Amino acid sequence: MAPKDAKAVKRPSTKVKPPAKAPRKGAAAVRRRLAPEERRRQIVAAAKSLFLEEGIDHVSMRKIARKVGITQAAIYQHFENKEAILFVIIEDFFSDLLHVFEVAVSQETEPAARLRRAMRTYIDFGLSRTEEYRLVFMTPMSGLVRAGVAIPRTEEAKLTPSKGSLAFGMLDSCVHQVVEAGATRDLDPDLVSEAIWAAGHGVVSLLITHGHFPWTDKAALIDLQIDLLLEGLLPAGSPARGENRGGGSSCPFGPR
Amino acid sequence: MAPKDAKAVKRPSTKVKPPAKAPRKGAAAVRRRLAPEERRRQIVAAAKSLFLEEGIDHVSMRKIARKVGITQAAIYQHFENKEAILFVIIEDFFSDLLHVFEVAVSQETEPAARLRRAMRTYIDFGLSRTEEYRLVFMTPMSGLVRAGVAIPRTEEAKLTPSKGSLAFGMLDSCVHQVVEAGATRDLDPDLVSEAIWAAGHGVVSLLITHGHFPWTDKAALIDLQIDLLLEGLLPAGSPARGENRGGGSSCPFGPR
DNA sequence: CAACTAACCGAACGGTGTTTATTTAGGAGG
DNA sequence: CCTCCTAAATAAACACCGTTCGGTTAGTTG
Repeated sequence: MAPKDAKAVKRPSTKVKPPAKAPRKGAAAVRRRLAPEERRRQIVAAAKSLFLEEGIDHVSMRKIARKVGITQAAIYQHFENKEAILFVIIEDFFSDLLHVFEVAVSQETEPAARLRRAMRTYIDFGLSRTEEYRLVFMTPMSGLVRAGVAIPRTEEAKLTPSKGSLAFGMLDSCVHQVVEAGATRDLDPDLVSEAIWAAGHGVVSLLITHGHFPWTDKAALIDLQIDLLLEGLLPAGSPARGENRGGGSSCPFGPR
Repeated sequence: MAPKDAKAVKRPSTKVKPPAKAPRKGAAAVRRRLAPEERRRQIVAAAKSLFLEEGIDHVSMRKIARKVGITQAAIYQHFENKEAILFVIIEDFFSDLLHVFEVAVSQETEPAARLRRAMRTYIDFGLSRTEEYRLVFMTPMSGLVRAGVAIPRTEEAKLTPSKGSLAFGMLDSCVHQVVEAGATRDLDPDLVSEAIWAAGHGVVSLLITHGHFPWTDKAALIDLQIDLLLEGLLPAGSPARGENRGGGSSCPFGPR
């Protein structure tokens, strides 16, 4: 059918590669070398700022290089590829998430309230850093996630836990406390953690990708989502039913 | 000769432009013209099959064209751009979702069971068509969604509802039936619809992007998620509590 | 001060979506 | 039958993208 044509064409674009003895042409371009760690820092910083200036889709190696003041190729001296840069950004994201989690959880003593606070914190954090959230949780990246960023519960992770593992672990322990306190039906805590994560992620990701959907009331939706989940955990005639409501989002939706 | 073309803007591209008298080079390539609607059909079909063969990221205009047996540029005779092709795929996706919804809902009479069935149907459907799901619900596309695919509740949508609107409307009406039957706490049905959608979406999208996360039990997670949400709707001492459980997924996870 | 390491650059490769001017298939009208 | 004309299809280019490679050179070290 299709000619297919293979690659026989050999791109007749002149070249022929003369010795290219090109000496220093201009006097202006003074090439400044930097310590590798400093360059790495610059590159990551440039990538991050491009991230929230132009969004995840418009971060290119060329733009990063231009922002830093070097050529694209120079980046590869410091990072194996683009994913390696994003990897650092993801690690920082998880690091911040972990910190925010720790602060939030430390402010509540009662297990149920603590879990509620954790869930709200996750949602607010995600909505305040939408571009990074998209990168971390809404983009399937082969090597990245598997590389240890967000794989808790495995033996490997228990030995050298990543920030992602620790962050998930915090949610996990909040749920365990609630379940073990006997305040819920008889449920598998691990499964509950995953369900709560999924529910929170659902709200965050839908609000991010479908921000123009005619939502009835975004803040109320978040409140209700948290509420439904936690109510669903309680046993039939629980006296806690209906308590601990409210506590609206302290985050008026971050950027955008 | 004598083409009416009076403008001859001549893009400032160095010209050079030899007459390019290129005659039929090979004997094989017979240029066949097709009726526009037939070509459109071919292009969409090719795009769809590439979608599930190679995934959303590897569908390019060149690959589509090659599969159809034409050049890239020819596609632009029939579609304004790549998004326009994806648009058709999205419409078909919603059309199928709507149909599946209708069948599912028609098989249940009791409102709560009907809602449970709808939620499970959504999740199973999403997991059976992951690449399209990613395109429709996990990719922010400027013009696309706003173009009327999934914007229910607006006046415009009520006049000429899209398949997406109708699909969401089915979930909406399921929720309304349950709430109006007095089987739940006093909640805004629209808000509940959105929360249930978000929860279902959370499970589907996390399972899609993080399929390698060490999930405790994917099927059990889906069951629990549905369960928590519906339990959370019920009033405090509801006699329905704990009923209507189970009814595990009939879908053993579609492709991949 | 020479030698060496590695940060850096220029140029290219193969890929993407899209646009342009040109060619030509195939139906309609004389 | 034979023109004419519309529009489907083409080839070639444009401006991007991530990545690679060989040569250049800055800055340290022996």
